[in-house]
Amino acid sequence: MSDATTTPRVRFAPSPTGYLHVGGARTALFNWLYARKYGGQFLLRIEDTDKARSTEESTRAIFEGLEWLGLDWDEEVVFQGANLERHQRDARHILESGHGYRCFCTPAELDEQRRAAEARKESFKYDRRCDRLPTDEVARRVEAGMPYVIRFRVPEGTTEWDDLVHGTIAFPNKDIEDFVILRSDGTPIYNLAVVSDDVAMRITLVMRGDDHISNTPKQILLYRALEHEPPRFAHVPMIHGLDGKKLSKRHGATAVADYRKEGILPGAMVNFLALLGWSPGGDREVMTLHQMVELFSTDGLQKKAAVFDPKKLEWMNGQHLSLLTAAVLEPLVTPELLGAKLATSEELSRRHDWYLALIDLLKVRARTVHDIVRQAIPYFGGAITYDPDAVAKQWKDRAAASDILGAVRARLASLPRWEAEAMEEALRALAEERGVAAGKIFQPLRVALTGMTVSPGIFDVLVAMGRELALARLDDARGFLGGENDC
RNA sequence: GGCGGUAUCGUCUAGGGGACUAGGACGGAGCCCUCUCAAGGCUCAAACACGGGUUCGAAUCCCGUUACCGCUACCA
Repeated sequence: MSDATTTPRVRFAPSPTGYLHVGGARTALFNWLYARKYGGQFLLRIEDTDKARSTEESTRAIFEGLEWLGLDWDEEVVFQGANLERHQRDARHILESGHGYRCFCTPAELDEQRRAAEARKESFKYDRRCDRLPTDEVARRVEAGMPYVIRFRVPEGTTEWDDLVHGTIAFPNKDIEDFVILRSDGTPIYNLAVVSDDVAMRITLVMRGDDHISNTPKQILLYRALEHEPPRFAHVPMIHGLDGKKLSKRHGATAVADYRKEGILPGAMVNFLALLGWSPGGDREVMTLHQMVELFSTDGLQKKAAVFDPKKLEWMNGQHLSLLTAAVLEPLVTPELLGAKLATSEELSRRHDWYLALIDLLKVRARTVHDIVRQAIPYFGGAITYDPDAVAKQWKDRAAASDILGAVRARLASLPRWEAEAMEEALRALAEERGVAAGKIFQPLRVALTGMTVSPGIFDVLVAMGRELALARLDDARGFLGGENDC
């Protein structure tokens, strides 16, 4: 299979039995990166052969998740369930070409054999009893309508392949049992369906989680029985939770949709995921999807399982947030801003330049989109609430605070123009006249304007807020301070 | 249990026989900047699982041990 003219064809083949998991997303990402890097095709196949567990909702979630991440696929989506006839034909072919045989053992009988083996402390492997049935007996049972599965007859020898991440992996065939390929109801078992579809889709490289390593020899055997050259294989490591166990619900958010909800940017998600099990070499960390395409290579794939660290994801998100322009961030921020009823879309479009400047002002100290929205509250007209800790700390002496805010208001109100430089000059002069550090004025002012002790530089806040709103907030603050005796 | 895989700071990783007093990043501690918080800059603590080889020389190659993970279905 070393035809250099063959364009690479890879695929992502999730089963639609839940949401798009971060592990699956990362497998999809690696495949996508590979296809884009080498000018090949990235195909999507939904493995919906388990009718009982597959749902349309999960299928939709997979599409949405991939789209959100920016991973587009080529060609029509393949639904495995639609290929039932080919799967059956392939099973038939294996049976008729002598690579398989009918097995009449019932699940109950098999169960019993398994238990017996366990009791003897032996490992269970199907004993091929049905392969020893005389042909006429088999014919009689088939004639009688006895249900049977088709099993693959594993040949002698060793099955090995050159894995792109692990190098040579070899399995002695004696350790592989004669596995079922077609159920008694005529539906295919996973390994058969996968091989049949990968052949039909002309997949050249199968890149998937390393929990599939032990399926690989079975699949290679099936390729041969079906008279097809196996593709190449690359088994990427698993993702674990902080406790070193396979990532699952009890580790918190595991669906990519969860992170979307938490205000994580797709670019950051994809960047973070890529670094879990892959490295471009050197110290490269923050990258765009486009840069990852250029840098991607299976050589950089890790063998070891990676632990998912949400802290680093957040940091990564902050990095991407700072890097993106307000114009790019706007479509992500706006829905949340509107959802929080901070502003109307008319207002945002009327003051569009101001709005973009506000996003630029806030994004630096935000780690998620939510942070931006939270910080944006004071700049819109609605009421703000004073953080009790901020009040206790910065407005400890209420009379003095009110007095300072009054003076600040007077100075600001008398400014001919609402500009940062003039404000700073005026307020620093005020501090000097009063013989206090500038912070003694800026901090109470910050609380008056934002309700919080944390915000961008105070003059940036004043400018972004605008004269009218800022002065009004000062009046509100003084009302609050003077209005009550104690609280 | 059987089979397979893996093993560098707490975490993600760089490293492919000498450049290693093992580098970067997250997280942690501290300092600087400073009107606060971030961002940014600087500093510190923190790792080659263990034991044997091979070699003049091993984090790097080989073999064992240990630990961890995966698979072991008429699931995918």
